[in-house]
Amino acid sequence: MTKLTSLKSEKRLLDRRAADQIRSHILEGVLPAGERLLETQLSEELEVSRGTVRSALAQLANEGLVQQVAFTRWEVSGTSTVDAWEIYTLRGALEGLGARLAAANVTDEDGKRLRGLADDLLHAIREGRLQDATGIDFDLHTAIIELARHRRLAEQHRFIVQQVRFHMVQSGFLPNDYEELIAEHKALIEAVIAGDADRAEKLARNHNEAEVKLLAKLLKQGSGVKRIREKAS
Amino acid sequence: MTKLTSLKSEKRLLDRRAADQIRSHILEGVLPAGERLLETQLSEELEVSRGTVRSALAQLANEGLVQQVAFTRWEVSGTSTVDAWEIYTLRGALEGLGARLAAANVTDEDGKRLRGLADDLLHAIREGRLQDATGIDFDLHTAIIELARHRRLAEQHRFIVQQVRFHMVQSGFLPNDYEELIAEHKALIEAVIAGDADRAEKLARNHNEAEVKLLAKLLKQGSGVKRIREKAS
DNA sequence: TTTGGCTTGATTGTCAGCAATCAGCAAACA
DNA sequence: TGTTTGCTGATTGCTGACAATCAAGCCAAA
Repeated sequence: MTKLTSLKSEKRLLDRRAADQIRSHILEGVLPAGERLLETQLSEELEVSRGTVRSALAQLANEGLVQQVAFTRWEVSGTSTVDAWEIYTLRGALEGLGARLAAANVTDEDGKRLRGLADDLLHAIREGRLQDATGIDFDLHTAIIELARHRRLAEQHRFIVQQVRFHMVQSGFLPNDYEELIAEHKALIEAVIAGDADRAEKLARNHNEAEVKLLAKLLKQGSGVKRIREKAS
Repeated sequence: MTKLTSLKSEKRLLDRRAADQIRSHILEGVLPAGERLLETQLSEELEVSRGTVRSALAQLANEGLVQQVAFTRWEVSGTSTVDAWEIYTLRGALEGLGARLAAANVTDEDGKRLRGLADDLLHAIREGRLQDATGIDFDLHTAIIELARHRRLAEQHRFIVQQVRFHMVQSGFLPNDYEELIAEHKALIEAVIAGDADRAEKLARNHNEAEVKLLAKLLKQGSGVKRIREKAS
């Protein structure tokens, strides 16, 4: 476990920076789901007061990464099948709206940028740098959302993507058909660039459809509480 | 012996209750947009410490009702035309998803409940109780969202609806055709009850369309930056 | 008159300590 | 042996005091 380092040097607000550190530890899987978080221990490691840690934890709770049991404990959120279904369905709706709006705003320069990212993604996959690939994948989706010029949407999307990443870390989930992934991204980007709002929205929503259907099926089988574990390399 | 009910609701945490009070003051228009909020003053009025007030304000900031300027001030959020556009477009996407999912889950009992609410709405409007009518309107939409059985969606929807109400209070906005409002609700409810997911989603999204178009037009005219109201003596 | 730095009062950010609450254990009891 | 009850250590909730930061006004120099 990489040690949490002191915050006493930088400039942003202390509680934000504390949240940043804890958040990245969670997203990297250093702090696994269900792990108990002690305010006192965190405040010692981060060299800030307990109040500041509490504020940081409250922020992370709003992002869905930690949960609070009043008077009792904080813990890293677990992601059940139900949670995953919620996350992916919400993601579909948000990215659908984002793609629709992006298609109305896109400029030539934006188009070049998107195609550049798609190229990066292609190369990362071809060269087997799958870690990079998932990063670029998220960047690509975020880039489209930014084109929507919609502050609230961007913020919600950031939280949802965070939870998707968290869920992937926990479940070891990876895409199982990279060729299709590339094709889907390509189609989505071109629809956005072409300004075809309806098609862009539809593609953005379908992008999740496979996962959503799988999850819904698992739920119907009654394994709702169980965690997913399905590795596909 | 009458059944004992859980105390967990009574024993709510102090900062939550502080947030509740401030929130309702904002939503009722007692605290207008742009109004500065002083931690010290609030802590005296609510008879809690400043730390508790800070926690409450942080929650309200997450809900979009107040804004923080670091080291300087808290203030009630103003709702510009851009903000309104963001709120209504997001609402459309969320309620679209909600209606789609609701259509898949709805039972006969749910259907009765929805029709009951629609009846209440009808009577409130016919009898000129417009205040009640808007309340029932929101309840109706929330009832549909609940049918989606989607925790994250429900939470996001709560926040968005709150912001819609806030914007209505600020701008003095009221529906301008109550007959059409009734018809739209009726159609939406029946689509949900019929289990027609596509149609339910479409109707839920169109429900906002008029406002969104109006706002988009205003934005193109360049009046986007203007705030509804700032500064109080 | 304008501009730039300085002072100051007000306000927010952070901290350390006390109070309230809880989970778990062990003794008492049936 | 199983259940209840009271205790205790640990942890979170809340508070009051102190530190850091800012805007706003003042004043002198250009």
